[in-house]
Amino acid sequence: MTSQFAPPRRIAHLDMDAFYASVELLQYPELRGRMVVIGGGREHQPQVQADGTRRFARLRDYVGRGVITTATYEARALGVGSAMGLMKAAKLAPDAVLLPVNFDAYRHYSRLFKAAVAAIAPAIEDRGIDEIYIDLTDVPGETFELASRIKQAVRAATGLSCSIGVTPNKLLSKICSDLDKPDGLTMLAIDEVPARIWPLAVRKINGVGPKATEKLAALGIATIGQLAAADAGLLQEHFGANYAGWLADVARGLDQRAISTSSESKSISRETTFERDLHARQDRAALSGILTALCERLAEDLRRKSYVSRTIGIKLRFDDFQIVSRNVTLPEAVAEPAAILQAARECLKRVPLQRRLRLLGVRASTLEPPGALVAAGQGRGQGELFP
DNA sequence: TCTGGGGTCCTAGGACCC
DNA sequence: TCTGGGGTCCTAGGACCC
Repeated sequence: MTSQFAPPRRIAHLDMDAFYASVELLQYPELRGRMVVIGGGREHQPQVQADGTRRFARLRDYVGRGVITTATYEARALGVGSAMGLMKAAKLAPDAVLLPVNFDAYRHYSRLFKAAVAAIAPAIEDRGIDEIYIDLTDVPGETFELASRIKQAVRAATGLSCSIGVTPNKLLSKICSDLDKPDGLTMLAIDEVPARIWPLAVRKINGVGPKATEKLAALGIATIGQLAAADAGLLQEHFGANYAGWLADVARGLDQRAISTSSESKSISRETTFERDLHARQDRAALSGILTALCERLAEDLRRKSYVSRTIGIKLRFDDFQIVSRNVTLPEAVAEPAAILQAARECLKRVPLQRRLRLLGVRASTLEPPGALVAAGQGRGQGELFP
C-alpha cells in the first residue's frame, strides 16, 4: 500500500510513431512523404525492376480479407487506419502503396529501441512490439531532460521517432503520449487533470473500448470530465461494482498499478482466416489440413519457447462472425503436434458445425516448463495419490 | 467480398472438496 | 430433511489491447 504522503512517481509511456510504417520507410526511403499502408499477407512484395528501381503494389489492386496494420500519416489523412479492411481502404485511398507486414524487421527495431531506453532507465514494462512503460522515479535527473534524452537515444539507435508522456501513473502517461504525436513529449501533474484530461473523450482511456463508450454515450457521458462528475450509483447500475469503481478512479486520473518488469506467457495460439468460408462437410479435407498445420506451428512455438501445455483449445469463427471456443485440460502436459491435434479434434467434436467457417485457431494454455516436477500435494489423477 | 492475428483479464456457473 | 461457507479447478464467452 502506497502511503498517501509518498512523493509522486514519474512514470513514462513511450510509443513509437507509426512504427511498422516507419520501419518500412527506413528500408524504402523513396516512399517517404507518400501514402503507405501496411497489411495483408505475404503477397504484394515490392518487385525490383531491370533498372534497379522498385515497383510497389497499389492498394487498389488488393484482393482478399486482409486488414490494415499501420498506415503512414499521409494515408491516415484520407481516413484509412488500423484494423480497416484493405478492400474498404482501397476505396478511400486507391493510390496508396501497399506493403506486406515484415515482423522480423519490426522485432529487430523493437529490440534496438528497448535496449536504448534500458541503458538510461532499466525499469521497463513491455507492452508489445512498439510501446513500453518506464519507471523514472529513481532515475536521477530532471524529468524533461530525462525524457528528451530517451527520445534522442531511441532516434540514435533506430532512426525513428517516438512520443512520450510522463505523469504520476501509467493511465495518464498512456493518454499523454498520444496527445502530441508524432515526436511528442507531454508532461502532466495530477492537478492538471481537470484542465487537460477532462475535455478528452472517454475512449482515450486505456480500457474503455467501443462497447463501454457506447453505453456511456447512452447515459449522456462523452468526456472524461463528464465521467468524473457522473453519479456513482448510476455507473454501478450499468457497469457493475468493479468496473464502475475503476471508471470513477480513472476519470480522476487515479491509478496505482506498478511497472511490471517481467512476465511469463499465459497462452500461445495460432489462428488463420480462410480465403473463402469453408464448410465442415464439403471442405473436410481442406479443414483437416489447416488444423494439422496450425497444430504443427503451435507445437513449434511451444518447443521454441520451451513450454508444455496442459490445456488445448480451439477457436472457430463462423460466416456470421460468431465466435465459439472449446478447450480441454489434459492429465499430462503436451507439446507434440500429434498430441495437440488429438486434443483439438476432441474439442472440435463438441461444436455444432452447421454454418460455414471463416476462421480456425488452436491455443495452448496452462503453460509449464517442460519436465517440471509436479509439486508435492498438487498432483492430479489417481495414480499419483500413492507411490 | 466489410471486418487479421496474437494476446490479457474478467465474469459466471458448475464440479468437487473439506 | 429447505439446506453453510469456504476454497480451487475448469469451461465458455466477452471486452479490450497492440
